[in-house]
Amino acid sequence: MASVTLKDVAKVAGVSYATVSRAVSGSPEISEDTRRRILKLCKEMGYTPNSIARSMVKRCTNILGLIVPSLNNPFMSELTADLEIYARNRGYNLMVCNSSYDHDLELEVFSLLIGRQVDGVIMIPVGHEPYESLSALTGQVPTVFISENMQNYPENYVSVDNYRGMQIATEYLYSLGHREILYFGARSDSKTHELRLDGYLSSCKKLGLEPHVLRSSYSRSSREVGYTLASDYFSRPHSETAILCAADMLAIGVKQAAYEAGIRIPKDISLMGFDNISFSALPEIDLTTINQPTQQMATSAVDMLLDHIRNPEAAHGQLILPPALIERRSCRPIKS
Amino acid sequence: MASVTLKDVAKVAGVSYATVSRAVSGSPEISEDTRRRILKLCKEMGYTPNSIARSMVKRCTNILGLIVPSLNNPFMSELTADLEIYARNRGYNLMVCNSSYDHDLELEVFSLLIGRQVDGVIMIPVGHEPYESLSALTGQVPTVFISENMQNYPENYVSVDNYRGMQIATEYLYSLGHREILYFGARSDSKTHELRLDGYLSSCKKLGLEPHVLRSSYSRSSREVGYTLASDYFSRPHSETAILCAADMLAIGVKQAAYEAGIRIPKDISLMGFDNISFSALPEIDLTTINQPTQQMATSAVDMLLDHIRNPEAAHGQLILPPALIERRSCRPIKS
DNA sequence: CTGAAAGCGCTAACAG
DNA sequence: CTGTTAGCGCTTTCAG
Repeated sequence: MASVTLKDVAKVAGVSYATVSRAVSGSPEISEDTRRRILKLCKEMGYTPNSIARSMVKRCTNILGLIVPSLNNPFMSELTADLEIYARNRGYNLMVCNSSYDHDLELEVFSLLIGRQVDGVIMIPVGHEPYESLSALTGQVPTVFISENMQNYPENYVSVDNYRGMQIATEYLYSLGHREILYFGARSDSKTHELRLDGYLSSCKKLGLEPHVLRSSYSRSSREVGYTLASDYFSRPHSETAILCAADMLAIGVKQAAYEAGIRIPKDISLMGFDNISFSALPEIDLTTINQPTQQMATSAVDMLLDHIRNPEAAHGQLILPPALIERRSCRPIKS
Repeated sequence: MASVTLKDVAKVAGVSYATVSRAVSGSPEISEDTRRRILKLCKEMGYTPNSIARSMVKRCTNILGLIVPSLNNPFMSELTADLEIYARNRGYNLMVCNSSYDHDLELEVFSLLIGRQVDGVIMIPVGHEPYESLSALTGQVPTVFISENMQNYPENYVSVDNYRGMQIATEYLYSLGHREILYFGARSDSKTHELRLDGYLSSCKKLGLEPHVLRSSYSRSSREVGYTLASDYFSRPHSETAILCAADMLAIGVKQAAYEAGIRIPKDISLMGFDNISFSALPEIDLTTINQPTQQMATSAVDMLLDHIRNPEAAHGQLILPPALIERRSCRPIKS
């Protein structure tokens, strides 16, 4: 599979290979005639520019690294799709790595991507980072995080307003008449999740509610975790009339457990999520939730990253996007 | 972000940079002493090998291209995750591109990946290819397809046995007493889907059933398509007792339409899918379906691709994996 | 406008 | 075992 190079084309065209290079890369300092002639020849000979060689001299690859905990979570796979498409439209390809919710792996693939000479990396971090190790890496290549986990660190990030999102959720449930609201799946290993919990707590305080928090010791918010936690919860006495989940996938797991426990949603208990993954819109799921503007997060993250690649001295950017209530039918009003 | 190179290390170590190269790349022809000394120095100086430069001379990048129609379909995003993790364990990174179910884009990103000098590409093709254009590309780089779409072409592929899968599905519905089974969402733009339809038709013949086929003119099998087609179907008179969908996502769309039309599943009509995406296991979906062994497909595809990269002259490989019935509760027996 | 030549960071002969 | 050297394919001065 030996490929044809600039030199080959140059030989046939009877020009120096610098000229071919100029024709191909659209340099202005070349006559229209020769450009056309050479471009035609390139096509005939099946010449494909070798971007490795180009990267070598231009000292940039037009490749972005993406580190994502899991592609099995629709929120992340949808985000990944948006990131890839938008980045490609801006001339960048994505090298995707799963961190599998593992801090060590996260660092490992980050180093790997640096060795690959990616121009920048976008990372959805697992949670609270061993920040010293991470910052050694982010110091080497422009990085944008998608999440609020980096809130207290000098890093670029874009995120939905997690704190405000959970306030909206709590206020909504309150407005429906709920007074005992269980916050489900709180994680202390992630700033994002802390902020969500804090949003809930602050609303409780403001509304005069007693907070009820069910903590999770798992480092991911999957359906399985939601199911496990909820099965346990439903098996014991409980007084709450609504469950506010830290993520849609948790809520879907809760539904499953509720189903098996013979508890009907929203008849017996109301249920809310956070993320608004596409499956939450299914009539069988029909989950009231808080929307994360994934598409906007994707484009903003890429834009922010490219800005920093162009101007590495720029100040760190923080972009917090507004969440929105998506009202469906998993919550019902309570008569007081 | 100027990085430290072999030369820098060599200068400090007081050796030639070839020696450093040998130390780093684990060449045997170097004394343990100097290796240790140099490796230590590399770490101290924060040296990261530049894999671009390495690729340049080794004429291979250890990068695989992946072309996938969409990451919003859980079947594909789960497959992508499996591919990435397995490939990385074998020393390869994945450059992922969405073709967005678009033939032209498919070819475009393929060329792009070739320009990127990927060592191989894995592609989940959209459907019937303009094969002439595609083969010009697959001739340039080892390629493995995931799907049976390439069955009639000299290409590598791994796939589930789509034909047999639909036979199993049809036989299962028959065994439940169904005699009027609607095959839902047949597509003629994809060999994979033709085979599924043929599997259904062959079983109909064998079992003495009259085939009922609802064709789709869409080039993807999404929830939206299933919903649209089914809404139309339910609005008109129909006699079938079971709907056999060409894909789980279609079935999920059908459920949605059924729900809105007041048709209960499986009470009023039985429903089956194909793929066994993780969401089909949810109690609210609870879809009887045919399993595709995604993980095995992923590892096999990577293995097959790496074999061909190592030995490009090898014969084309075809691997057809067995499908399996996943019995859940979206189908019910009919009394005759 | 075009050609010649240097070099991006690294590997792989080839000598010593 | 270690150093020297010639490229990998391309861009980019610098001359002409």
